[in-house]
Amino acid sequence: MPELPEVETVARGLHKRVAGDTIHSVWIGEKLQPLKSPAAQIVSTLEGKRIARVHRAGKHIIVDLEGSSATRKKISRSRAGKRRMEDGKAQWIVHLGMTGQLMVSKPGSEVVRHTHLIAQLASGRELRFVDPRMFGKLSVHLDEFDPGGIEPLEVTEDQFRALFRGRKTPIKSALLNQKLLRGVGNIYADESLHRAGIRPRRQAATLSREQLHKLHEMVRKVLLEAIQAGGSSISDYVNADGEEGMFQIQHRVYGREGEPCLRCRTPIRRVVIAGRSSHYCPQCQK
DNA sequence: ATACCGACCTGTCAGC
DNA sequence: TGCTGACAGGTCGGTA
Repeated sequence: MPELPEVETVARGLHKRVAGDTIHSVWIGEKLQPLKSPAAQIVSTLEGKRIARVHRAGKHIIVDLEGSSATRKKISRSRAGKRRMEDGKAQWIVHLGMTGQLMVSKPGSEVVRHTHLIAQLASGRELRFVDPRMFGKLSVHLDEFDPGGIEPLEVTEDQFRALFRGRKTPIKSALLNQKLLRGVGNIYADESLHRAGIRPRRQAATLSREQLHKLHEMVRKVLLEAIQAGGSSISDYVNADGEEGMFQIQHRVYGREGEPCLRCRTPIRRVVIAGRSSHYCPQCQK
């Protein structure tokens, strides 16, 4: 579900609302699928921590945690030798998968089906993770989390060209490969390729310098416009406040099979590449 | 190493 | 009304 713009929107919303708050206690549901770290480890890492910052890397939400001031005082008073704990820094990583939601709720509000984690905050609010399909993943890390790949909003044109050099895979598949660029998913791959005038099946290595220049530009442009619009809501994506994004109305190919290309009126075609629906204009994209 | 393909899950919607 | 199949923003592991 959520690609870079949706995850960015959620992370920004969460940061604005819960940074500075402290996680009081954590409840985790029975279903174990969404956990990459053991439940007990997630609970013990989160509880008592202050949320310093919420940000994004690729499609991962990163919650920076640090020991609460109360804990800090207690530890430094009791044991000078255990100063490592004093820092108490950790990261809580949330991947939303296809249908995951991380949102701030009022404590009394109804706990919807498929709620897998509830973190009670000192302010009285709750941070909840809901995920019907359970493709999402939760984990905690004591060292800096690195998902690999390059941020598409930071990649230089030289780096971008190098990513695809010698790759025989379809450019669409390469754009979806998170080890190369992190954060581009099915919607934004299709939208970027349409704007760059490149067919999704084109072998990455055969793209001209000019086409790569254009693609680099369009990936960036599409992602920025989507962030501006608060992401794309197809069926169940909502931001941290439970609001839908608006970028779906600006989609030029994704989900528009059979409808006219907005540039040349040719019907948009849908094919399957690497198991994913891929939409393109047979006239505009070469 | 590289590249498809099914599997992982639940929910929704179109068609019969 | 209800059944069936296709499909859904993502990623992983097995297989060629």
